[in-house]
Amino acid sequence: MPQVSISDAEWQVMNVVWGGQPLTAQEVIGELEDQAAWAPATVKTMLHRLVKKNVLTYEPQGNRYVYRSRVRRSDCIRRASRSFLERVFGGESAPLLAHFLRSSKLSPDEIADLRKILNEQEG
Amino acid sequence: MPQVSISDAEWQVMNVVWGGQPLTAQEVIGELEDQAAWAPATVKTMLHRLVKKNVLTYEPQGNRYVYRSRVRRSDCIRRASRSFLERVFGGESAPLLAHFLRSSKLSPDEIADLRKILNEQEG
DNA sequence: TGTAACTATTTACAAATGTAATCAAACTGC
DNA sequence: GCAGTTTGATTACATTTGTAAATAGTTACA
Repeated sequence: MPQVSISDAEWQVMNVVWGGQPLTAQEVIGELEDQAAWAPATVKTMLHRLVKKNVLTYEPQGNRYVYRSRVRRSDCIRRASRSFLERVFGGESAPLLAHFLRSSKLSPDEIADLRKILNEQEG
Repeated sequence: MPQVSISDAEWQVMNVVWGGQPLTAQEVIGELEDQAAWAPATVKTMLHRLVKKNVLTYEPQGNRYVYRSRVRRSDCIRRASRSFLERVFGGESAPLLAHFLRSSKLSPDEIADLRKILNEQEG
């Protein structure tokens, strides 16, 4: 059930959760303190909304709650990517790829990997 | 002044406008009739909001108004792409590229073009 | 020249989002 | 055992977004 959409700010929270799987609210708040300038209450709101959206679950662990994602990151990435491709590039993958290839600075290793993927796509 | 952000639905309108540059509201509505199932009033709202956001201008042409974009599509694409990269892929281009390369079906020509860009990136 | 048709402007309104404060429950140290 | 502190739950509120109806102004046909 990968249903509702994850908002911009919610993605930041999810990225943290996916990064360390079962996390307490406090841990999430700690991680985000650097990245986003959010009040702790704001992060809590995000967590609650994500629970309501069925994107997160929380269970008591000892005396605290820990949050865990119910959806795989890869699924969310797939959905968000499809939507972005549609909206901004009218569904055309090639221009999207050209854009990101041009605007990214890639290491030789990364270039090699991408080339390999391209080769696979060809077969 | 490429400032405020363009919402999801607004992108659909902008894509039409960029497609045919000076367009009347009616023309935009006509184009979108197929793609989106919007009431004409909805499209008008979009156009007005985009004007308010300084993304579109409109000038009288004959007895009707025509709408024209004030921002280049490429600029908007750049902004939206950067934001997407940041939000969904944590700013890492290589995984983004890998994802889209894998999930797209590309024609041989497109593959050749992309390979060429990769080569340029290397030099 | 009155009225219908069209076009543009204003107003509407619920849901989602960003951003948080407050209240209540529980735990902890004295 | 009580008070302060930590944590979770509830409530708040302005803005943006999606979706459109209503109204006012203008054009055009009869």
